[in-house]
Amino acid sequence: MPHDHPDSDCPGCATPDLAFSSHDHAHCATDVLARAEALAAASGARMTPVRKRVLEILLESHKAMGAYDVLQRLAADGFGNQPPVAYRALEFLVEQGFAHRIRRLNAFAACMHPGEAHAPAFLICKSCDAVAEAPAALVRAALDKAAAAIGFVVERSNIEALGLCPSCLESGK
Amino acid sequence: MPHDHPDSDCPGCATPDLAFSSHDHAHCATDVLARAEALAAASGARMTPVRKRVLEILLESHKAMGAYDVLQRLAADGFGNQPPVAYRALEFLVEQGFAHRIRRLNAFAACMHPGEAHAPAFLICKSCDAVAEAPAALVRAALDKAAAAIGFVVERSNIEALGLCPSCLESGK
DNA sequence: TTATGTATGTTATACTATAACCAGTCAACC
DNA sequence: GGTTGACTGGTTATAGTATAACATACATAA
Ligand SMILES: [Zn+2]
Ligand SMILES: [Zn+2]
Ligand SMILES: [Zn+2]
Ligand SMILES: [Zn+2]
Repeated sequence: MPHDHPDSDCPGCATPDLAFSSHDHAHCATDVLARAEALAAASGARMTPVRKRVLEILLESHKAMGAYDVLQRLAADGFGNQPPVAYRALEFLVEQGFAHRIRRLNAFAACMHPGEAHAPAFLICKSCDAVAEAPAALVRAALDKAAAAIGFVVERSNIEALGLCPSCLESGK
Repeated sequence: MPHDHPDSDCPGCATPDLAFSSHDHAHCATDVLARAEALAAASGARMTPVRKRVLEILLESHKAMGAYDVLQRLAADGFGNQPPVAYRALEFLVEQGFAHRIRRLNAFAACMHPGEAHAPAFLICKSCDAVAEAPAALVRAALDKAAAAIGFVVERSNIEALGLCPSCLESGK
């Protein structure tokens, strides 16, 4: 999944998904944030302070966060401390494709591939709670086919897997 | 998906999934219920009155029901009227494979194929709310493969699709 | 029979999400 | 400049989903 980037050494350009590997996450996060801001500017979507802050909070780790966890952080930063503040910002980010909703966890995770058309499968490590996006074009193709076999037309779908990430597998958790 | 059945004309034996087709649903429901009870008896799982009643309630239609809707029905039938009563029975049914949890809807649906090893994809019609189970072996194979590509091992997964069922497509909803 | 585990019921509470209303901001328009 | 209208964020209040913890009843088995 290549992306425009000033830094030719950007690890995000080299590896498919860093969520489960140790990596320069500060770079990872600022890079994704910058891309999201550029996309917002280009499309006219307004990346206001709350919205940006929520994305920053989600980008602090590769884990999914509940809306109330996000809210607590927002309140600590001087923003509103009522649920709609968090939910509205999260809704915006999801609409813009800057975050994903993980239904299995009732939680939200920053999208690591903003701007790239993708409808990923989510891989949730049950040991370390990290969430990665896996390219799911083939999975969705198979799903569309299975649905078509009984005459059903898929519009949207969510594909979420629970299991063990490579790191946790290796360390025997 | 064939199953043991005294009636050789059983529509469940002929068609893959009736959820979206008009059919003799009374037969459909009593058949599935009977199979579930037989399985429970065989495995030693206790199909108590509440549990059986919950399954009957879920089997009244091919839609998913929220726990509180189920609870209301239970209360009307003289069972307890507190959330754990419904949640516990639903949890039992899910564990036994007699019902499925549809995370996208925060709801539960009776399994139409009890006893048959299956990890279906759920097809949710956004127009009529019916839910069908589609065989998802190939979908899961694709998902396992996509996960394996980044070293992730899938343990469980939920695959849920929202769209339009054949009936609603035809009637132009 | 008594002991043991299982199932149901109840109280209370935690967690997740949205409706509805209000005030400030900003840009388009007159 | 002043007004309008769209949008954002703040607040109150409430709806909806789920579980913890404890008490009671009931089955089965030693
Ligand atoms: Zn990272
Ligand atoms: Zn892990
Ligand atoms: Zn039926
Ligand atoms: Zn339909």
